[in-house]
Amino acid sequence: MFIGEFHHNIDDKGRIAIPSKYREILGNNFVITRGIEHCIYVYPNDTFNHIVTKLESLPFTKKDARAFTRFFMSGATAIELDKQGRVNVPSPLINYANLSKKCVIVGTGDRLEIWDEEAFNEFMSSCNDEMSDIAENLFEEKI
Amino acid sequence: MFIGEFHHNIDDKGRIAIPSKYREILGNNFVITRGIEHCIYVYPNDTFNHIVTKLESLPFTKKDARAFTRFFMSGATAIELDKQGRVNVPSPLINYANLSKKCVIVGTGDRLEIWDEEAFNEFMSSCNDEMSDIAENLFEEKI
DNA sequence: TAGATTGTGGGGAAAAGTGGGGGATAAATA
DNA sequence: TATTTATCCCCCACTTTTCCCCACAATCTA
Repeated sequence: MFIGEFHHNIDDKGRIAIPSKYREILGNNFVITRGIEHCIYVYPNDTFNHIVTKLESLPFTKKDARAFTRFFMSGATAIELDKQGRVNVPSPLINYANLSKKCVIVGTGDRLEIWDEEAFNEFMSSCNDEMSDIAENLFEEKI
Repeated sequence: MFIGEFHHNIDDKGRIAIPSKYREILGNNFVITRGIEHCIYVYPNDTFNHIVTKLESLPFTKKDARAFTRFFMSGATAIELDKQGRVNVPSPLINYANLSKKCVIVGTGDRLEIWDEEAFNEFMSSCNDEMSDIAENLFEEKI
């Protein structure tokens, strides 16, 4: 399970180090892709394949299915870590997530997310106030 | 499985290089045809044949079936890669997809899509904002 | 404080993409 | 039918990008 928050830099060549703690779980081969709030999702292969299977069950004749599949699959890249434990992030993803230098890597249970530091701070502070409302509607019964 | 996004140029002769990563999957012979959002679909032969079988099961007495089959089949061209790994795109398809120079080739699971770069950017940015909503309604249960 | 682990940066070889020239084949016209 | 014109491919060469390796810096640990 992925938990925690790490601050790393992405260099000029688009490389960013995966925290060693996460490498133990991910291994050397995994998948990264576009995430919904302009961040990058990092999935172990199994988890990614599971989502792909679900997406492939949707017909390409449906507009929303095409859009989301395109969004999710076109952003995807099979990663093999280099010997220093870094990911080479493809430039479309760097642009999408607006990564410049300072990045945040956070664990969210079944995946990691890579954020531009500034964007992450903004997102967090923007929903800190709403968190009470957000939580309100998550479950109907006691969890 | 086709994933990822590549930016290549189509030259004056209508040739565009297929990313080497995809060539491994496609081989030298495959099919391209009109895609739904004014892009070009690229299918391995097997996948294309499968879709054709599905289309042939639709009755030609239905107007929509006739229209879609005509759209899909009339655009189709059997491709043989040249020795540099490039496709010669027929001019009707170049016109249909509005290809000028900069193109984007994206993997969307079972096929590739070739887009004019500008058109692709517009499409993506137009649905970036909605992606959250689109994702919201794709599945009812946990996937 | 010494050693190991983790993160950062850069240089160089190999691969991939791009563009243009030329020859063969097919089509068009007189 | 002969000549011209156009089209299609193949080949070569250049440029750009990617990947792999090495080296250093910073941090943590014993």
